[in-house]
Amino acid sequence: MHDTTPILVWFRRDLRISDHAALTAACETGRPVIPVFIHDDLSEALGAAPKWRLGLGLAHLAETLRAQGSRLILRRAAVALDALQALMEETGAGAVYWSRLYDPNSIARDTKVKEILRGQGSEARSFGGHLMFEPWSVETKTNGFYKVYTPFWNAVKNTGVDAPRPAPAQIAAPKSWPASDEQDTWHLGRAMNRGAAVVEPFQQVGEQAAQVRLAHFCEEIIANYKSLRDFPGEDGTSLLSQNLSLGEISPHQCWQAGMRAMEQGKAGAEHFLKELVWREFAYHLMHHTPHILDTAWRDGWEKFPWSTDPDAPNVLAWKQGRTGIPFVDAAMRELYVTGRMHNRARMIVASYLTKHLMTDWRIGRDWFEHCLTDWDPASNAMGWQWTAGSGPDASPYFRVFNPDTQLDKFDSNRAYVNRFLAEGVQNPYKDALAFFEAMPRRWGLSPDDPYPKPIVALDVGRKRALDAYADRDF
DNA sequence: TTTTGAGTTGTTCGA
DNA sequence: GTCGAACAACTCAAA
Repeated sequence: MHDTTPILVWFRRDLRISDHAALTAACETGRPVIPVFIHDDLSEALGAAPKWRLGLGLAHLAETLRAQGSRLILRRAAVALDALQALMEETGAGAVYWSRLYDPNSIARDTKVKEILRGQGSEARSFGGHLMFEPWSVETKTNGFYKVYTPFWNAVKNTGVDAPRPAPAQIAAPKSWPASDEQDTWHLGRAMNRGAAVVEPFQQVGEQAAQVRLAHFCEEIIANYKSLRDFPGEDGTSLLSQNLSLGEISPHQCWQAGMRAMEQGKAGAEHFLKELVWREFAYHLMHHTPHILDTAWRDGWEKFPWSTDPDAPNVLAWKQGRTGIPFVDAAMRELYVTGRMHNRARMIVASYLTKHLMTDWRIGRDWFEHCLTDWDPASNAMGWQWTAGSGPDASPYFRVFNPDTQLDKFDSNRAYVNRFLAEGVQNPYKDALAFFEAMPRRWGLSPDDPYPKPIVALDVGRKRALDAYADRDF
C-alpha cells in the first residue's frame, strides 16, 4: 500500500526552497509535505540582531512557500521534539526531514530527535546542504583533520561540489493544514528596540534577493574581487554572508556561480571560492574541536592575561565607537547601523580590542553575536580566536593591526570613516546619524559631541600587547 | 621517523 | 616615497 502520510520538513537555518536536499527528497516521495519551523530554546537564545533577522527570513520563506501553494507552519516549544511529536500526532505525519547543522547544541538536539523518533517507528532523516564539504569527510594523509587553511583549501578545491538542485516543481499540500502560530507573537525582534528600523534597509532578505545579489556580484564585482574586497568604502564584496548564515542561499549555488565566473576568465573569482571555503574550514574546525566556540583553541592561551571585565570603560567605548580611532569607530558604527561589518574592519576592531585594549576575545565574540545579522557560530569564533592569537594561524605574534596605517592603505579617501562617523563633522552622512537613532538612549551620545581623543595611544597599546605576548610563559 | 617548507589578511625601520 | 628585511619560535602537513 502506497504511503500517503505527510512528511514534515523541519526548517532551521535553511530558509530556501531551491537546492534544498531535504525538501526535494520529501517532494520526490509524492507524499504531502508540511514545512515547519519551530521556535525552540536554541532560536530563543540567539543574539538580538540574528534573532530579529531570523524573523525576516522566516516571513519571507513563508511567502515563498505560499506562492508554491504550500505554507510554513510555525510552532513555539522549548524543546523542538515536543512540537514535532505534536505535529505528527495532529497530521498523521510519519516522517521528519531536515538539513543538518553542526554546532554542538544543534547536534545534541537533533541526535536526540532522531533517536526518539526512530525509536517510536517514525522516519527521521537529516540531509546535507549547509556545507559543501562535510567536516568529517576532509582528512589529511594521516587521517587527521586540518588545522591550517591552505592545506585544507588544497585538499578540497578539486574534489568537486554537488551541483545545486532546482526548487521542487511542486510541493504537495496535505488534505488539511495544522494550526500555526502567528510569528508576531514570538517577538523575535524585541531585543532590537529602536535598532530594527535603522538596520532593516541594510538587510537582503530571502533567496530571491540573495540570487539577485549573487548574479550582480558575479557580473560586476567578482572580476576585481581580490583587490576590491579589501576596501570597506567600496561595493567590493558579495554581501551574501547574511543569506548563507540562514541558508537563504546555499554555498553550492555560490560555488557554481564562482566557478562559472572563473571559467569566463574573471580573475578574482578564485578568491571568492576561497572565501567560501573559509566558511567550510570554520565548520571543519568546529566539528573536530567544538571547544573553539568557548575556550582557547591553542593550549596555554587560557592563561593569557586578558582583561575579562565586559563592563570595562574601554569595552563600552569600543562598542559605542568612541575609542578615538577613526577606523575602529567607523567600523563599530557600521556594525550597529547595518548589522554587518566589512571583513577588513572586523579584523581591525578585533585586533584593537584584543591587542591594544588587551581584552578577552570572548567579549568581542559576544558583541558580534549580539549585533551581526550574518552571525555564524563557527566563523565568528574562528575569526576572533584567529585575531587574538589563541586560534588557528601561523604566526600571530607580531601581527598587530595599526588602524591608522590601515586607514591610509584601505580607506585613503576616507569614504568609509566619513560615511559612519558624525562627531566633529559639519554635515554628517545619513548612515552616521542613524547610529544615534539606533543606539540605546542610556548611552546618551549625540552627533554634536566632540570626537573623542584616543582612549589608548596606538603605539602604547601596541607595545603593551607585544610585551605581553612575548612574556607569556607557554 | 625525519626532514622540509610553509603558514590569509602586518608594521616598522633603515637604506 | 619606496623597498626589503627583521620581527620568535613553533606547528602543521606532506614528502
